[in-house]
Amino acid sequence: MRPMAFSAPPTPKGARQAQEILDAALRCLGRDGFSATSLSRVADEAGVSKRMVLYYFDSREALFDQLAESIGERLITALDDAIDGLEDPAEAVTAGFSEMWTAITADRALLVALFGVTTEAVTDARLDRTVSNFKDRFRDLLRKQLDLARANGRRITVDDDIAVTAVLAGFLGLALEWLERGDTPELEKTIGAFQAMLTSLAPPA
Amino acid sequence: MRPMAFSAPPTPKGARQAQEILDAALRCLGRDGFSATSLSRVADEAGVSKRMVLYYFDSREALFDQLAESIGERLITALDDAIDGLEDPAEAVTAGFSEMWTAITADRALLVALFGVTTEAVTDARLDRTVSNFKDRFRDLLRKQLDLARANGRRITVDDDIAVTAVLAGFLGLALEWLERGDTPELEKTIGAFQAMLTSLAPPA
Amino acid sequence: MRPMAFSAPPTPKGARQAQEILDAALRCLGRDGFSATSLSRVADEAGVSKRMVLYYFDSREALFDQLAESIGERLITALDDAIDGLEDPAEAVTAGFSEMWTAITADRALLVALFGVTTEAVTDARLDRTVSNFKDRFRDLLRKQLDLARANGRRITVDDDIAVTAVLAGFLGLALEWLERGDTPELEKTIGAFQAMLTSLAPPA
Amino acid sequence: MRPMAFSAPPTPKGARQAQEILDAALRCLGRDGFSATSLSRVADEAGVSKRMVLYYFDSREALFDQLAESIGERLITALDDAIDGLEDPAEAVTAGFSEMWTAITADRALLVALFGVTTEAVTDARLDRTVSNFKDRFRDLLRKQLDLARANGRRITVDDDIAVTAVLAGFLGLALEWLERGDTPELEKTIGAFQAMLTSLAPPA
DNA sequence: CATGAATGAGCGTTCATTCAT
DNA sequence: TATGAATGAACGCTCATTCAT
Repeated sequence: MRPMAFSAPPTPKGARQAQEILDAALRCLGRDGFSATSLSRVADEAGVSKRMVLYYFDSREALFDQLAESIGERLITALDDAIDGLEDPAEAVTAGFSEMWTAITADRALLVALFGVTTEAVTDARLDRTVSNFKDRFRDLLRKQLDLARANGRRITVDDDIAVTAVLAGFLGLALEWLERGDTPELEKTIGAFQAMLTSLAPPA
Repeated sequence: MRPMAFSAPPTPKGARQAQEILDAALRCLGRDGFSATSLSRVADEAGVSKRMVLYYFDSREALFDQLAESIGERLITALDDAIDGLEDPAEAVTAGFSEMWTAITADRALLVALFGVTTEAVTDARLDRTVSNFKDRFRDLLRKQLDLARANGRRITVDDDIAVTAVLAGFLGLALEWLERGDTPELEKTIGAFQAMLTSLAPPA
Repeated sequence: MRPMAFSAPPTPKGARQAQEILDAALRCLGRDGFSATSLSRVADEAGVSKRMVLYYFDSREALFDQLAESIGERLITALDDAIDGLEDPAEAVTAGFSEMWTAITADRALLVALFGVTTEAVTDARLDRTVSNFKDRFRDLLRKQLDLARANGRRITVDDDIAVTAVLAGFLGLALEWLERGDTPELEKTIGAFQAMLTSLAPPA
Repeated sequence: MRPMAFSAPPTPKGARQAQEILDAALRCLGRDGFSATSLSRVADEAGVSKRMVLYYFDSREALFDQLAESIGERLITALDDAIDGLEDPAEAVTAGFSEMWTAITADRALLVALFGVTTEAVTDARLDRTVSNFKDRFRDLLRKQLDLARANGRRITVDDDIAVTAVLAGFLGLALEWLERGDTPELEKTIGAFQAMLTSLAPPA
């Protein structure tokens, strides 16, 4: 009797509406923050009744879980696209980071929402699973990048685990900085340095 | 008419009680997460009536603001102590990071609370000021470390802004990883690498 | 387009299912009371989907209306049988009441449902018509009993209207008592007295 | 933390408001019937927010329970007054019934509400206790009337239990008739006969 | 200094019903 | 004939906050 939420939209109309609600939730999260994003607000933003939000997503928690998944999907896709778009695979490491950074900072609301959900995930098992899944996919993506670089004659001078963890942590930390302070010169310079460091870890053979 | 919250406790008893409430709030935040930490729960944890929480701290927001300040204070103090405790100032960079990491991961609840508040701060002006203030102090502390290293004959090969931003972002990113996955081997290795990189940026003259 | 509910069941299967739903509703009403008897509960009890209940009976109100009619039918039939079964018509008054009481208290759920519907009928025009109709038939039945008694040489010493109204009110009042307190000695004695009084009102010529 | 509902009004204002809500509920019950009397409707009728209804009365059920108690109180008081007002105690039986009937039919809403609650009580333990309590007090009152009649030289020719049960059942049955059909001639005549019968059961010595 | 009363906002559930196929 | 999807209404619970003392 439940509409299976987002994963299996029962009817075109339902799917459209569920998607609209997710979009609205993302806008709210980006604009108002996690705790200020109430069901009513999302409903108003989406132009549906509050009841409908709970019809498509069983609870506030479930809505955010779906949203986290959706955000993760979008980010991973954006990152994938950014990497795939690289003409010269040899640049994978050099250009990769910059493209990924651009992809990640393209939508502020997305990031705010991601961090809201991430923080909440620390004490919420359900969100944690979703966020973990996203991060795992991120790690996989990074690992593939490393393999690609190697295939292109690069020699990775550090352990893959370290590289992956460092890049992920670096991304998160820098993104958090970006969220709070915006595009400051320091941040820009630091990103450049980070990128340079990464490149130095994967020199051409 | 208002008791000025924590900054100016009217009586010893009041001050004690206010502190107890702050402690309780920290425990709740660490255990239950930001949004699940309601005034009632804090009150129960502190063993006072819900109304009392609002008596000492004018609102939920104010409570968390106070808490953020208190957390920041503790962390900064811990970091300061960690650094001051270094016997050989020449090790400031090498050992500094490791001490600071230990200080930061000493109390998980503190970190959970810090991130909860940080995330919320993205869309909350008041919290933002407090969190910004904490980060500024963190940056100052890092800057002093750099100066200290220079005074001890080290040559810092990167721009101070970059170093400070990178270390802060690195700390945040790694801490977020630690919160979610705990003391994994990857994380440990990455921390080691991070530390090594920092050291390489500040070689002895 | 509508299946005319119970009165004109389209197919044997439909008729059977509609009857099952009515039976289930009666059980629910007897067990859970009027306001706790929801369509879902009836559906569960009948082993059909909630939607089906509304398919056979256009609304909750219509279902209860049908049920009231069905209950009325059953009770009237039971009363008729009870009276018809009297061997000596001269006992019509004496034994009649006792037989009718037995018929009425044979199925508690039936009575609970009847009173539920009756009370609701006070403010519901549709149910009121159905309940009124039932009471009218009850009154007719009582009137016939009086005629029968007269035909058997009894002399009715009170106005028929009074007799009918009194017996009906007596039945209702006693039934309400029975529902709430069960077969208490007081109730039994009172029924005996009521019966004796009725007999005294219709002495043999 | 709960306001103890009606039994112990915390403040004058609260008591007034709680009373207003009870009055509103009575009006709704009398006008719309039991199942159509929602919290919102009561709140609107009382001119308070729905939340307030649940603040003073913990639930819809509790509200009706309180209301039942209040109705019982009023009716018992009205009956008491009716009896106390009798100048010649010797008339207790004769005039008593008529006065009580007048008292009971003075407020239709009261009766509708009483029956709504009574019917619901059949399957609701909480309401049942309240309704039972009311009926017990009614029985006590009737018993006292019998004693009074005896004290005034009447000789009661039937068992007290029977008299009490019969009068109660008679009242209920006739009241139900009155609710459904109003002041019909039959009803009036029947009441007269009922009264006459009662008087015959308690002849002067 | 401390507290209980009062109240608006939010969440999530069940219910009855209509829509669309 | 039968059914799932969609939806407004009601209920009742928690939360944060203000009022009044």
